[in-house]
Amino acid sequence: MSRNANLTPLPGSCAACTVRPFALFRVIPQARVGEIARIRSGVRLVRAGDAIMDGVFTMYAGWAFTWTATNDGRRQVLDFHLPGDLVERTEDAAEVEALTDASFCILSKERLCAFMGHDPGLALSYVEGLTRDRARMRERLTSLGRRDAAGRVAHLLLELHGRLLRRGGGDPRGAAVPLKQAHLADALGLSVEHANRALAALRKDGVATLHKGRLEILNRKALEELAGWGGGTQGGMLAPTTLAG
Amino acid sequence: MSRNANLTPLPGSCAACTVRPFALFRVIPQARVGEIARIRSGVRLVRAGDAIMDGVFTMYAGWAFTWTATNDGRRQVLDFHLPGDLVERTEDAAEVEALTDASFCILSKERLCAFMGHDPGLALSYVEGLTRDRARMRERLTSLGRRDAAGRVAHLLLELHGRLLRRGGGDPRGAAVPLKQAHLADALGLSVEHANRALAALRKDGVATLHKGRLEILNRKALEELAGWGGGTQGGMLAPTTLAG
DNA sequence: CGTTCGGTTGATTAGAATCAACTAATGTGG
DNA sequence: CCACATTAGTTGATTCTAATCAACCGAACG
Repeated sequence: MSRNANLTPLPGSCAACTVRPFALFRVIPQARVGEIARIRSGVRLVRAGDAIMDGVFTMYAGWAFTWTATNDGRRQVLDFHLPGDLVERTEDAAEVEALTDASFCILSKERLCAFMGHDPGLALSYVEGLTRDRARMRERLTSLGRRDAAGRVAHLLLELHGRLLRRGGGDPRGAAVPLKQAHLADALGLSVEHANRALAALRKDGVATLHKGRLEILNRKALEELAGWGGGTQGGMLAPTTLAG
Repeated sequence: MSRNANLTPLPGSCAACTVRPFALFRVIPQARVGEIARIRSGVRLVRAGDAIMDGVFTMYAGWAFTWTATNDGRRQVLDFHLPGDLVERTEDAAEVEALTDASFCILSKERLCAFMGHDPGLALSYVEGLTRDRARMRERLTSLGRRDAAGRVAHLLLELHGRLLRRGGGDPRGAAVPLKQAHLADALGLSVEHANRALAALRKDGVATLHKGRLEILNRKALEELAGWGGGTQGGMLAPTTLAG
């Protein structure tokens, strides 16, 4: 297999961008898409496992994740980034890494700020994203604080499934989820072995499976039950729109 | 003691507001403070334990916290709100409750949005707050995922101490921290008994004490060691300023 | 002056980490 | 194309951390 087999190039123009309807710039009407060209400062294709050093970018294809190392050398995965997500790599402790081969569109922080300064709609879109991020972190906090291993796994699978569905990926019965068990474990505060056992239990009970990069939901009711799924939509205070979550 | 003994009234004008330097409106120069009067839609004084139903408000005095109930009736505390913090009570599952007697300034969501639409600086200030919230949630996620009980307690105490210091409360050796052990436990995903034992260990080892609403830091080095304290400042991508965190 | 709430302590149990193999894929170079 | 190496997933045994259960104490309060 060629070294670049899975690298998905980006379209040259934002007008043709397939993830824009789910991304920061969704609020820019098609007629004005030309104006955002100056904000883009480049594109990048990276391989699974590569560290991403760019400051602000929009995922185009593939998955990435943000993580941080603890003092004793273990890893906490803080969030997963899907196509359309705006990602900021800040200077602090957190690292960003490509989970699969991935491509993304790098933005100029400066010009983005400037543009938001005279386009409140774009600023609101940015705020929406942050609000949703916070809501997701809160959900995860509840998982790590009060759910057992099976519940945590179930909840994360439902979260990812929902996010994928909202951007047109997968279907009600499953979706492409390229996570390794180690990612699950590190996101959920579990050991790999225990994450494995939780997953095995879901499989044995005919609730869901995660195999070869594919999530299959066999019994949604049971999965939601395990997860203590609130079903909650997470709309931001300043977010009347109902786009990608 | 009178029923209203601890209720701190707000000043009539934003110009005299003692928490504004740490709050959303810090970016409005003193000369233009008059303009934000229209955004305020009222003030409220509440007693410890009261549920807060207002949508968007700035804490003026006292503490509050946001929490959510799990299916099995337990509680997860998602965040603590200190004077100067902007708090949004969204429709979803999360509740906001006064932790002490508290007073705050209610904002009109609509007029706030409108104002931010023509004042990018205010929008940025709002974004800064959200970014910091997210960073704090990520820190906490790391605690719940990868730190043991003592580490979680130590980390939260340091976080709160830092936030208080930055808004002029307390001193390097301690601060007023009105948390009950149950709040600690519910924020950190521990049972009350276990939170108690962790606190007892800190006390026994001369690291820190939390007693009668007061945090005393006896050995900061040791506390940071336990917490795996990264020390990291958490500046937002769009946040060049270095105000309250 | 009894009640309640917050805090403390001990005994027991349960859930998850750790340690230790081992198997199944995936991938690579000869 | 095969042999070997590496990564991902699986399983069992053991240890440990934290939850649960059960009292009990002390201070604040009404």
